[in-house]
Amino acid sequence: MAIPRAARTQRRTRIQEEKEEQILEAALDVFSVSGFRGSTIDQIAEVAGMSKPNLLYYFRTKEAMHRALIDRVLFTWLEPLRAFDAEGNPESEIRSFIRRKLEMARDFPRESRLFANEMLQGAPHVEDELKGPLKELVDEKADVIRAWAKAGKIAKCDPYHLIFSIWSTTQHYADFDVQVRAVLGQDHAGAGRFDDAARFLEQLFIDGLKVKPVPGAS
Amino acid sequence: MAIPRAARTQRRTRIQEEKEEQILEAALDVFSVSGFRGSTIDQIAEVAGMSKPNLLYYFRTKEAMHRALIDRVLFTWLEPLRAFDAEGNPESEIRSFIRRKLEMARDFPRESRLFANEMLQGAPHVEDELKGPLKELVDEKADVIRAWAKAGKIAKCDPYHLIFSIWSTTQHYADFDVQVRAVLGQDHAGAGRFDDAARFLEQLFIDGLKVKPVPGAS
DNA sequence: CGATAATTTGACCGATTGGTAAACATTACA
DNA sequence: TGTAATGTTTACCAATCGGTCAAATTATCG
Repeated sequence: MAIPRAARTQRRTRIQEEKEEQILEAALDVFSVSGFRGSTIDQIAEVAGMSKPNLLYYFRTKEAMHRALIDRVLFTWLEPLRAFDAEGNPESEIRSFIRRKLEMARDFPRESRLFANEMLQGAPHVEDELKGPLKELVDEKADVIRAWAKAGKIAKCDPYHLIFSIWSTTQHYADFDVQVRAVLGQDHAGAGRFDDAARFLEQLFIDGLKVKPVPGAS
Repeated sequence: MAIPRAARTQRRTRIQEEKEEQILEAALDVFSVSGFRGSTIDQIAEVAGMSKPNLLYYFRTKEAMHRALIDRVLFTWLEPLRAFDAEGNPESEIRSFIRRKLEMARDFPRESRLFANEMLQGAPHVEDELKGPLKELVDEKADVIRAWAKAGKIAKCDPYHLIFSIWSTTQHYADFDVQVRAVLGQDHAGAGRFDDAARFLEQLFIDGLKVKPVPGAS
């Protein structure tokens, strides 16, 4: 007799680890493109190469699968912001934040789209995480940025909107990849577009945040 | 006997205009949140306040509804970029481009999300429009920006990634509205967040694109 | 090996999906 | 006003949806 998943409090077997990994990988494929409502268990089962009841043996509902996927991905996804260091040099910190986020957009576009889909739908499954851990992390980093501005290391600016703008510009290359490719055309849409983007964004943010000479000051 | 929609080549009646308007309005509500796959005709029918077969009298398939909606919205959505004027002053042109896009994010968030959803899913229904009219428009405006840079009116930069970055930062406030609100918290998430965003983005892009003194030059 | 627990599957369920058929209601217009 | 065209609805369809069940298969371990 199969033990219902909910009762499995003990150590997970090798098979469990492998299969759950396999399922979440397939789920990422599907959910990241079609969102929660637009995705079906059958699709995920087919991508995962196993039968639908077999999926449901590991995750009892579609929602449980989605939840597990979000939980697993959220931590990694916030890594670049978490790496933001108050002790470091503002310019190089911002630079490497941009670089890291762009690398994620390049290497983990599905993860980015998963969240984008979730946000578009009003974050029905992650609103708590947004208002809790995410907000706290952003608040913390906003303080860092504010302190830099106060110390005259960067221009005065709203730290929240600065973070938003770095998030949006970098994630754009994952979430709107089709559009970026279409607009750049075949000749410029190669792998180099991430390097071009990095160059542009670093220039924009570094120069845009340089301290401006106060008119009238010596 | 009802004439099938496809055969309706003549002028549209008043009722047709009203009902199609009503349907597309409801469709925008639904599609913009759930995407194409995640939306159902029943949902749209309920929002529109009419029966499902009645919807299908005006739009024979779910796809036809979606297509009509995209067509109608695409033109308006590109207005800010189209308004970009080569003759104008670079600084004020960029400023008003940002402002216009932010106003669209504030006043027409559903339209923004509709496109975002479509992009996330790989633009299966609009790839032609992207590679055609959109690319041409962006190419044209990119030339303008490049000319400005060449004339020394703004800093040298990749015009495509500049446009991408303005698109992404502004649309962020529509597409990721939940996240923005959650992070800003109740106190700062009021209507003022668009003004704050405008201030920040204008500062960022204007200062970031100021011509830099060439080291070594007189 | 044997037996017990863990895993996998085909068949199936009721609900929902996109869409149809045809009867019914309303409108436009001669 | 009459009537033909237009508009609307109820009832329905096959396919697909999320999910269950019990039987069959496989892994684990003494």
